[in-house]
Amino acid sequence: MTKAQHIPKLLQLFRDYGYDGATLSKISKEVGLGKASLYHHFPGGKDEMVEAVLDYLESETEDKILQPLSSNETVLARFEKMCDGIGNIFDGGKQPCIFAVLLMGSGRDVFHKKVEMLLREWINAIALVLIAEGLDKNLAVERAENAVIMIEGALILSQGLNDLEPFERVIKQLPQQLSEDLSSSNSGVKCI
Amino acid sequence: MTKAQHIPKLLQLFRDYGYDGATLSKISKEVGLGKASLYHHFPGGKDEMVEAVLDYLESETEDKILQPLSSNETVLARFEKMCDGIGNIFDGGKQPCIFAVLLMGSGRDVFHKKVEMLLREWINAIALVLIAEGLDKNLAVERAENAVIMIEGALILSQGLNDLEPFERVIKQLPQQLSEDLSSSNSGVKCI
DNA sequence: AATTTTGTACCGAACGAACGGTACAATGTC
DNA sequence: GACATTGTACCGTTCGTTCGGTACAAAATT
Repeated sequence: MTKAQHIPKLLQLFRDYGYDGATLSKISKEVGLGKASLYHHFPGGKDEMVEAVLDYLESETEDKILQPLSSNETVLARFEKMCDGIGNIFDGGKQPCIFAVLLMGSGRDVFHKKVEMLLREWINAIALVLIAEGLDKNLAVERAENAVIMIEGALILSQGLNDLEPFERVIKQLPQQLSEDLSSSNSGVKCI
Repeated sequence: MTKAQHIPKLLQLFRDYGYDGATLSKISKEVGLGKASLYHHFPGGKDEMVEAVLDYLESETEDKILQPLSSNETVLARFEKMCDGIGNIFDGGKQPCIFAVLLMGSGRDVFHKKVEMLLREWINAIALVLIAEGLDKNLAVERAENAVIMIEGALILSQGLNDLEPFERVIKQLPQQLSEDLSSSNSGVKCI
């Protein structure tokens, strides 16, 4: 077994139990390796496992979110593909966002820089599409931020209510809302 | 010192370190009581402390969010007051939402029922205002859910980006967005 | 071709530290 | 004197981490 094959399981563990809750015993049991073997693959311990998970998620994001945004289809189609990717990554709302998990745990400070970078990448990719369509830069960033806000908020609510409907609704409505009133100077950015 | 006086400090600890990260040693140090004293006040241990914090937050929510919604002012003014209360509770975006914290930690299942109840109370209170203004019930619930989604999402983003702007912007725009197009049959619920 | 060396993957056992929690006697308060 | 409150010292358990060492296959040397 190579190191990379264990990463999806690690991601699952951190999602399920949080940074502190995902103990080495649980990890060892779930991954099927002794603790010592885990330290062979990840000499830096738990923190290195999280780093690896974040790296994995960065490439997942690249493939399923950022790539679709820079295709040569219509704007609406591109946003729809992005939302498909988002639905895939979060398993239709069943899985929490690892960014939020890390921000809420005690490993907050350790991974904050990386989380911040990934969030900014995501926002920027959306904003770039809107800017290319003629939207004012500040408006574009604001709208892109709102998209991420809606996704993260919908995930929280779907977890909290134990109901996938809010998340499903948000990713269904998001593409149209993102594409609305493009290349007009309309400053009324509506959110509810 | 009475039990109630320690609860804000407990809230702060759980917000800062999460459920698992807020260890009894940290709590003991921060609250200024030995472990024995903590267990005198909270025989149920850590879980009872969280319960107490959630009860405290329930009454805070009642005072600063639910109450303002049922005053006899204009709808817009009521939503503005609610947003003031929200800004106050989350200290302008500096503090994470304890619901999200608990949902992301390993105490997830233990407190899920209570978190779900509090979220539903909140959504319901907003929806009731909209329904009283003539908005369709499903639309009202959807709009209320979106409000909570925006708040929770904005908190995540403000924490993640280390920038209060997203949260400040959201609570500033929210009252108008919630009041928009009331008592019309407009089904275009815009979110971005 | 046979043998040594190297490297990778893995494990059981143990480490000190910290965990959540408790027993109990001392202290304060009414 | 009764009772709530607290500090000290401790419990067993689990934490993240490390050690010493095995199995085995690929590579290098003879």
